[in-house]
Parts: sequence; structure tokens; C-alpha cells
Amino acid sequence: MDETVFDDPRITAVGLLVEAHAGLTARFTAQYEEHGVSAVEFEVLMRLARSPGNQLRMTDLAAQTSLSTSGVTRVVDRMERDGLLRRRACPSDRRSSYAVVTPAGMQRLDETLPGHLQIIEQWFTGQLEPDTLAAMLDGLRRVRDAVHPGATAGSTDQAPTDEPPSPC
Amino acid sequence: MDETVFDDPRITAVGLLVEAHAGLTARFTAQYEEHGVSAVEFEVLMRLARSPGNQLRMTDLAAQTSLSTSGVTRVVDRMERDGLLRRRACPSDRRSSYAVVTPAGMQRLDETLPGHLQIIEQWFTGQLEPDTLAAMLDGLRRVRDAVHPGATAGSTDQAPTDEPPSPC
DNA sequence: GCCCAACGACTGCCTGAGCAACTATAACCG
DNA sequence: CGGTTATAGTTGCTCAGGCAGTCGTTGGGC
Repeated sequence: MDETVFDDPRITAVGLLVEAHAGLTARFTAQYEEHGVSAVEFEVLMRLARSPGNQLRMTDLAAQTSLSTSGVTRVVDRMERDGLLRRRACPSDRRSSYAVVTPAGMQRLDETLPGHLQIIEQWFTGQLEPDTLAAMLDGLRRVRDAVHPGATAGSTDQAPTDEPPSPC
Repeated sequence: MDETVFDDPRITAVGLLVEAHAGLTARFTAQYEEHGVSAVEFEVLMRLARSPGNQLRMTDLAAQTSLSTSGVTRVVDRMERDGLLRRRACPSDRRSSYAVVTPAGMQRLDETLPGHLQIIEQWFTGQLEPDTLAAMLDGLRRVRDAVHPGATAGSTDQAPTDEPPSPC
């Protein structure tokens, strides 16, 4: 084993990305906990809240998150139990059901979001001068576009919206 | 809920970071599987292989990875069962034990690493011109240094090495 | 209209990981 | 020294999440 590979700039580059991500994620998680939501629950609330009618079919929700459909079933179970979401039958397709954010869910999101934005500002965007930040985001965007894992992609930016308008 | 928050540049910035990370991670995972290691196992092999004697105490290994000590116990259990690692008692402190990479473990790492580097090149570093990449890494480094989650930090770059020289 | 393939959601089973409790050892301190 | 405290590692319990299988529903081909 050639010891020099550990200082390979490629390894270092990935290390930086992973550590920056891990560090931010840890900060986020700590703040989520203050408001009684997990990271996935926060993501679910965000995706639903930005969708028309504050709702999404289970499958679509799975496609927009890091979860499988069975994972979505369970997260929605928990969040429904906690009153943040409810299921709604799709009138035009009896196989489908929607997850809809309840008023309590929206309120929870309202409570959580400002602190979340502040943490981003404090530890991420605010750490860099505007042009450095822009350069970095440009790089990230190009990497993101390259690896675009299909479903998860287009998530936080505009969704591709290439799906046909909601049938319900 | 003010709908415009979803287009907040801070949300977008985090989204890019998260998606780039997720996309790369997915590529890595797929390649690891070709060689029969998981992401954590690969990380463990890397950390050990770059450590003096190809070994680390369990606690130190936990500090350098994303795992708790109990998580390390179990990963090492699995990898020892698979012949990639073995435990070695610490002669000077009977509470401690080392995880040592076996020849088979080093070989596995040798098999996996080239493909790993190639994937980094293909999907990450090679996607950007050198100066763009440098700018991005500069930004990442500053974010990483800011959020530095203590233990996990200093991982892929030089470890801070502020720990006293190994007592064994 | 009928059948069969595709689809959406859910469930059983399993794995991986964290927390807290526990044991053994070490270190400190009177 | 003897007792208290801290540390290293392991284990029991729990939970989140994925995969594969199931059930009901839909839609297309004939």
C-alpha cells in the first residue's frame, strides 16, 4: 500500500465535502430537536409545504426525499400520530393517498424554519464573502448536476416539474 | 406561511450541498458494494490504514469516524468475522484493545481504492476547472473549520495530532 | 367486458446504529 | 495502601429504514 494515497488531493476534497456536510447536519439536527422534529420529518414538512395544497402523494413524497416508499409510509405514520400530517384519500385513484400538512404541522414548520435559516447563515453562507460563496455554489451546482441521482435531484431548487399536473 | 421562504438563497445553498453530497455518496456506495464493503467499513479501513501500525484503539477509531463506541464495537465485530481486521490487546492498558488491519483487509482496500479515486475524479474534481475547484474547496474548508464537529474533524486532512504519542 | 400486467400503499422481517447500563481496569488522592 | 472516580469496551434494548412480498386498484389489449 502506497502511503501517499492518503494525501491524494481527491481524498482531501471529498473529506472536506463530507465534513462540511456532517458538521452542518449536526447543527441542523440539534436545532430540529429543539422543536421536536427529526431531520426527515423536517424535510417532509418542507416538501409538502411547498407543494400545491400542502400535500403530495406518498409515492411522490418518496421520490422527493431520501426515503423509500415504505420509509415514507412509516414517517407519515409517526407524523400523523403526532398530528403534523394527515392522510387524505385520492378521489380519482383509490390506490393513492395524499399526505397533507395539518395546521399544527404548518405551525411547527413556522416555528422551526427561522432558526434553521439562521443556522445556515451563521455556519454556512455567512462564513464566506458573497463572491466566494457564489463560486462555491457554482461548483456544487455543477457537481450536483453531474451526479444528479434522478429522484432526489431538483429538490431544493425548482423541482423539474416535468411530472404532469396533479390528476387530483 | 410565506411561500417565498422556499426560494430563500440559503435554502438553495444547503440544498446544493446536500444533493451533491448525496449524489456522490450514492456513487461511492455502489462502488463499495462491488468490493463487498460498506461505506463505514471503507472508512474504517482508511482510518486504520493511514494510522501508524495500521491500527487504532477502539475509542480513537470511534472519534475519527461517524460512529459511537458501540457502533465501532459492532463494525469491528463484523470486519473481524470477515477477516479484514483483528483485535489486539493493548499491553500497557488492559482496558484498551486495538483494531488492526489484516493483510486481507489491506488487500481489500487496495482493490477498492483505485476505483474510489476514479469516481471522485469522474464526478467531483474532474467536473470543475482547477481554479473553480480550488475556490470551492476553499469555501468548503472554511465552512468545515467553522462547524468543525470536534471529533470528526481533522479527519481526512492531517489529523490535528494533538493527542499524545501512542502509549503502546 | 375480461384478463393480465403495472402501480400505490402497506406489512413482515432483517440489519445497522445509538443510548444507557454494566464490567473490568486504571488513575488519582487522602 | 484503600477507596473513589474516570475510562475502555461490550451488551441489551429500542428504533429507523430498506427489501421483498402482499393486497387492492387501475388500465391496456383483445
